[in-house]
Amino acid sequence: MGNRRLTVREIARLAGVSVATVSRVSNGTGQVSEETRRRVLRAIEEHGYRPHHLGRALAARRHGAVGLVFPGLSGPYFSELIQGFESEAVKTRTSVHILCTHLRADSDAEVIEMAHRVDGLAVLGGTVSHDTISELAAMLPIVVLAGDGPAAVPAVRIDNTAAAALLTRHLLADHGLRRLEFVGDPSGSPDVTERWEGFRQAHRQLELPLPRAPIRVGLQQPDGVFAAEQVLRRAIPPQGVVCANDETALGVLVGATGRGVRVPEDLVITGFDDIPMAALVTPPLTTVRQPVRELAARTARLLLQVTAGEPGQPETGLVLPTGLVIRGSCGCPTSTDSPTTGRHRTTSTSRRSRAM
Amino acid sequence: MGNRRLTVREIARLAGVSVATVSRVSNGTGQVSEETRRRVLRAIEEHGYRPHHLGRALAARRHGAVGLVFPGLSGPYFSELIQGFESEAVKTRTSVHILCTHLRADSDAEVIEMAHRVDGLAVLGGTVSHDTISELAAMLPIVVLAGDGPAAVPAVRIDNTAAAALLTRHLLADHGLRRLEFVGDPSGSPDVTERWEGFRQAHRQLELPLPRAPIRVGLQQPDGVFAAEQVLRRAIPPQGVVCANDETALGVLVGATGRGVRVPEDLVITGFDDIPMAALVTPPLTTVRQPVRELAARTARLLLQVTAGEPGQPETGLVLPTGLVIRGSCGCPTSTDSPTTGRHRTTSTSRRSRAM
DNA sequence: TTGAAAGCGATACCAT
DNA sequence: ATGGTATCGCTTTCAA
Repeated sequence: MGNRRLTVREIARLAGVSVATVSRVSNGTGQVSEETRRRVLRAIEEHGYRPHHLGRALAARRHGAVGLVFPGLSGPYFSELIQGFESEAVKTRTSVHILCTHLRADSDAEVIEMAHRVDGLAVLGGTVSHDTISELAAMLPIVVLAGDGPAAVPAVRIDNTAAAALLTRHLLADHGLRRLEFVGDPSGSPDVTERWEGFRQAHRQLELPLPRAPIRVGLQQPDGVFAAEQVLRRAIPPQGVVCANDETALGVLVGATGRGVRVPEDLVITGFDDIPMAALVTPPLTTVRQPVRELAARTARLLLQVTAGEPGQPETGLVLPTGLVIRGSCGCPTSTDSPTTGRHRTTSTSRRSRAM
Repeated sequence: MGNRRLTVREIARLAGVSVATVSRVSNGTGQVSEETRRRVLRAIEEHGYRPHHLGRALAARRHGAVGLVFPGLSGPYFSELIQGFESEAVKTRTSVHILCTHLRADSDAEVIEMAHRVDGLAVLGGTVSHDTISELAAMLPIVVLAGDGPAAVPAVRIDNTAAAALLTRHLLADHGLRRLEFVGDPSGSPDVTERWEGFRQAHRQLELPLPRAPIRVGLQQPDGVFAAEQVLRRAIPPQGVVCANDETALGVLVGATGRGVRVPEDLVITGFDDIPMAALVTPPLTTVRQPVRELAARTARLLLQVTAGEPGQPETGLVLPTGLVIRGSCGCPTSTDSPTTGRHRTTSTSRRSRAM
């Protein structure tokens, strides 16, 4: 450890040239004679020289890094998100700093701290206050992912409200269900806020009584199990639950079937996201597909583009399409194949309707 | 965007002092008269000055960052891992760079690239070749997390082999099961390699015929579903499956019950990790608890400690304890409470035996 | 207690 | 085509 790194100066001396020339060679900028280039290259190879990132970054006044801020992560959703983001960044040799704000009180300060170490920032909707986002937007490029910030701050998102409304209308109108409940905490994230809104909107549009208050639980499988317990303990349990995401839906499914409740006969369950498991459970889950990885990748590209100083005003509101995925858990007939025959989503047994 | 940042020099001019003094004040180093300090502080506040990270880092020759390398992530295991690591780092104002090597051919080169941008590196066992780890160890502090590298490279791990053997012996000896299969790909990660080894070891120790080849699938829930299909298609299905982790076990459970197979009567299933869902399914999952978050936190602390230049040779092989968690999926009687009564692991209905 | 000046490692302008 | 040198923003001797 710690054998001091070589510097441009030493390589310059070793190759018998100036530091300027070494820099030109190692960056491929400017004009260098073939002969000199070869000499320099040899010195570089021979001593395993690598330009020091900090020196280079300071001179360029670029960190060569972007930040990704999210509230503690879990499950397939965040996995996809991080990977989608990271894989775009790596293409441009940009490194990715992460920050989990979850449960930390001073997280806004931490985000600002991070802003000083990166060239651009992506924040998950709901993780950072709008005020802080505005403050950040004044100092560096920033994109909101899955949610939105103050006006003029670019955001990449889906139309959760419309998607949730479409799904809910399917249950209400096509299946004639009346007593539905929403599982998820609308104050937890913009995604859930909007899905809850879509859920209510569908009721309004069909001129039905507004649903009761949401069952406020988190977004992971265990939360769904707890929700199931709550719901099934009622004197009159609902006919169906619209869950904020697939993981809670899966949890509800496990909790319900574990208590002998039949799905969808006794209880209809729907999710949101279309994670791979959604197609594999029994009955397979009716849900909304959203392009999570693509969402993250677009966010990264948008950010990297602005960061790289590319011309043109960046799009300010990118809305990616979603699709209703009808499977068996809503009461629709399951296709004749074994529900576990399909491999992941690509060949799943789902029928899709009405891309939005 | 882009209102040029203030520099020490400007603050110095504004406060009527030298840059050295500004630096002393903003770092709390050296002696500064109360009067001067106040003046400088006022200038700093007033103009919202923050020392530029790159300038500072270059002068200190420290990046103030550590790297975390893993193979694409997914599920509760990686979530815990990342959060455990990140939350330690944030305490020391160190930022965390992530790199997902998954499915990328030139990942070793990317890791080396990253090594030039951080003060220390944590790599998940199996993500980087031993040769590359050695190479890295020569240039910066590095710790292997969940696995091990070449000798002399510190590692933080659990004893997978012993834990898997203990679990397997429970099925073999206590339940008298004979036809067991292992679900997971031993070549996928050191964790799985060792668990597979423990599985075989238990057979050897009890002088039973060695088990058949493992069912090589990934570590996510859908993989477990596919494994269940494979296994149940056999002329003579096994009496039980020992899964590489809880997620695949949960997948197997879903796949099996979806096909009308009763667990544990027709098929015994065990997992590894003790994720929150393990206690909540029906029947609850017999598994091995491992302190994932703690593993990551210890790794981070070890790394940060070395990075900060703390004295003393770092421990080179830290092995954290695991514990067998007996629940219902192995055939043991489930405790009388509803399996879903417990809330997460802390108050779960599990009985524990023989901490290791 | 304070300031001047020499780095840290690399880039890029301006001469030659 | 190449070299000298100022510069990026900050820290840290060394003197005063």
